[in-house]
Amino acid sequence: MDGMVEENGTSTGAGPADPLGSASSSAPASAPHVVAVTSIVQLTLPTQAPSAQVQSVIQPNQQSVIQTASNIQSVQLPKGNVILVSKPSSVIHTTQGTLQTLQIKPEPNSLVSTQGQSCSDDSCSGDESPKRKYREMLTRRPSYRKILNDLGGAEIAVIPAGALQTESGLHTLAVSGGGAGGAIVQYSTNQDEHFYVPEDQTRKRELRLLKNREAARECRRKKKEYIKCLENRVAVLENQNKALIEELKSLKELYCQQKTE
DNA sequence: TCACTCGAACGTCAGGTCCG
DNA sequence: CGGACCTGACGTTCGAGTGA
Repeated sequence: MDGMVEENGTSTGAGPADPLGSASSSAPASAPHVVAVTSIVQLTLPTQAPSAQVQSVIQPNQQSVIQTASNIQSVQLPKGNVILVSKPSSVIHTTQGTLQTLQIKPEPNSLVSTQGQSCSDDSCSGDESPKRKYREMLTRRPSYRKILNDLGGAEIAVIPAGALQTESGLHTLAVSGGGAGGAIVQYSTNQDEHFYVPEDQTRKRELRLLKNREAARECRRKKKEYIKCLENRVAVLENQNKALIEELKSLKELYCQQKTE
């Protein structure tokens, strides 16, 4: 349990907020400005901490915890509420029977409902649609490389530096000519079979691979962030649970005392 | 020092989803 | 419907740790 949610994907270097911290303490001077107007709750994070790390555990119809690196703020959320967060790319977890993750859109004053419509990632564990169940049941077929290896038919050639290698066993062997439009790239699936691909197609492919590479990186970053958020959420909920158990215990004792008097 | 294991990060593919 | 984007799966690489 080391980190908090990294808002905007940036690590602040500031000390992580204590997820088990003083949830009942009064908000400090740098507390988020909270405005509750009927069904809209606006959270404005302190400007002193432009990259404040935020974790929120929000429960409908209960006192909910908005947690940042610098403070903790309790918010009463009425049913059907809308959360307005001034910080872009914020991630908020709510509990409404099931976990929901909300990705606030980058535009300022984005409106996000906590009722699940805006759920943006796989954290919506409550989504039990048949489509999703079916998707989860799907298993991926083996890669082309594995299939080829199983068949024992295609050797993976030694690829020269800079050449492309794909799982289908296609290799860029040579680029002839440097002029626009005229260049041709030769591909081969094995030593006996060759075909040609125009350079613009290879450019498109390289661009696609580049974008996908960056997308994969971003996806992993978000996944790590989400896992951290879940871990923090576990800690916060465990703390809440402990506090509730203690409260129940003391109330029981108080009740017994009054009863014996 | 070397071989080995393990985990993290990465690149790519494939399939799903979203949106104009 | 097609293209862009997202993400699970798979294979690879690399560095750290460990035991012989």
